[in-house]
Amino acid sequence: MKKNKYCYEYPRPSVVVDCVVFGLDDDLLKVLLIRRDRDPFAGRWALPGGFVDMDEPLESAALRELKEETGVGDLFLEQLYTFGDPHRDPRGRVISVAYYALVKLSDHKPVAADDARDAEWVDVKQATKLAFDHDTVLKTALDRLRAKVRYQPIGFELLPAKFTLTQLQSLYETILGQPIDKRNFRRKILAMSLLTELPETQQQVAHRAARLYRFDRQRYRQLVKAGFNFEV
Amino acid sequence: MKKNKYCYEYPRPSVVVDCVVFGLDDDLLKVLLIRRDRDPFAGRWALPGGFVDMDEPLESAALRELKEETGVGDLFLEQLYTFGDPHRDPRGRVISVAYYALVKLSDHKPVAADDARDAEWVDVKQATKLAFDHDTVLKTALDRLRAKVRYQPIGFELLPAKFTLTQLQSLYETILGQPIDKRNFRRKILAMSLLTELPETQQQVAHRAARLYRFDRQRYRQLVKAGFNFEV
DNA sequence: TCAAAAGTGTTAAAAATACACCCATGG
DNA sequence: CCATGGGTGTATTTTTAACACTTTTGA
Repeated sequence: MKKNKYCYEYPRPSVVVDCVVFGLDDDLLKVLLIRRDRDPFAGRWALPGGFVDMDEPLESAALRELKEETGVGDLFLEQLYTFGDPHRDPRGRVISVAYYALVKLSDHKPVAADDARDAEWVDVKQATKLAFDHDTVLKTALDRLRAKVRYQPIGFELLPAKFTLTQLQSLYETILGQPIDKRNFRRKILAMSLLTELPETQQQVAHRAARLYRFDRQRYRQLVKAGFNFEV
Repeated sequence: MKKNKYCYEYPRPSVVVDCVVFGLDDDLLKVLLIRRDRDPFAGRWALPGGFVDMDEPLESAALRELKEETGVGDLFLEQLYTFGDPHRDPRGRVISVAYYALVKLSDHKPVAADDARDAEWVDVKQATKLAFDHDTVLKTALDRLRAKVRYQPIGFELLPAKFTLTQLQSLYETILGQPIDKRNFRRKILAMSLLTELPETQQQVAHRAARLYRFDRQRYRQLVKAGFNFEV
């Protein structure tokens, strides 16, 4: 039963957060979507999201929704854009503060059936005809990811803690959508001295096992202070 | 008299837009501020802004506020960030969608006393101790401007339609806060073939009159389509 | 004739690009 | 022994950086 006990002198919009969560599944960039079970847009895929509580910072709201709806825990999270078209939600004025997140899918793969919600990792190329203006939100997030991955070391957020140089290169090729020269790439990345070479190699591969590396976040912070600019 | 006739089942935040308007006054980067005449923060400088109407897109709200409060008309306007700390306004939950704008101060100089409001162009270096979280908003806008001016030709929005290469160079030096080599700068900029050389020179200067140029927006769009990337 | 800013080339160093073969491993 | 991906170096081109003097103009 509705009480409608919150009254104001002027009308107010609702405010929600919506999250574009990216994960890398081999050579596919995927996004976490939720099947809507009620109108509007019942049956359509939508970005996970929900209302912002009155005493809650926006980013906390995004984190809470992610945890509630998807079980996703530690991740890279950044505000994307605020979508406020008066007609973006047919039910009324709903302003959406969108965030995008990067998760290590290797750790979070079995998310799908966690909650009662029907959540699924969908190839970004297949993720169209989403509910509300979520096509636009997703496109904005993709543009941002493609731009940012070139000048900030956020790509590592999509990889497991230990990774091979080929995995890293493949990540950039997938996100940027263009091939990269292997030798030049390795030289450039290693020259930044941001990667720690581990005394381990891949296991159980049917070819020469590749060396594993770890991204050294602390070193990155040091270098940035000294004026270093990451660039791929 | 308050009527409080807008009632909802759950509490809702207020949503405002705030604008960081930059203008270039010779070698000073200035920001448009408004002196608050009422609490909270009475007497303090604040960014121009105001409530978003229920049927109004966010960007329209920003444009409207700018026109109402400052008389500023055509300008570059872009969404900056949404600030939503629950305590950023002592009166209650107010979510601020911030925009930043670039105006040709040469055209808009006499804004100050336009409206009844006490608006003023303030050197960004002097613009501290602002109301609410506006120090943070201003810093975010400055960071964005400094980053974006390097890879998008938005600096021209701060100059008159006709300008000299020295004015352009000085703009970059002011915003980036570092000196630039004159010969290298001119070669690089002219090589982009984004500037139209005009058959005019400066007038009434006590030294050799410099050639005037105009930014060719159409040409820029063509080049971008062909894969060109602006960079200073 | 002086002060003030406009305008103009070259050289050296660094960075980016293009490119092909041998190696180690498990099946 | 073969299929698969791992790993490595050099030469060329392009881009960036450093640097100083002559010209024009109005006061």
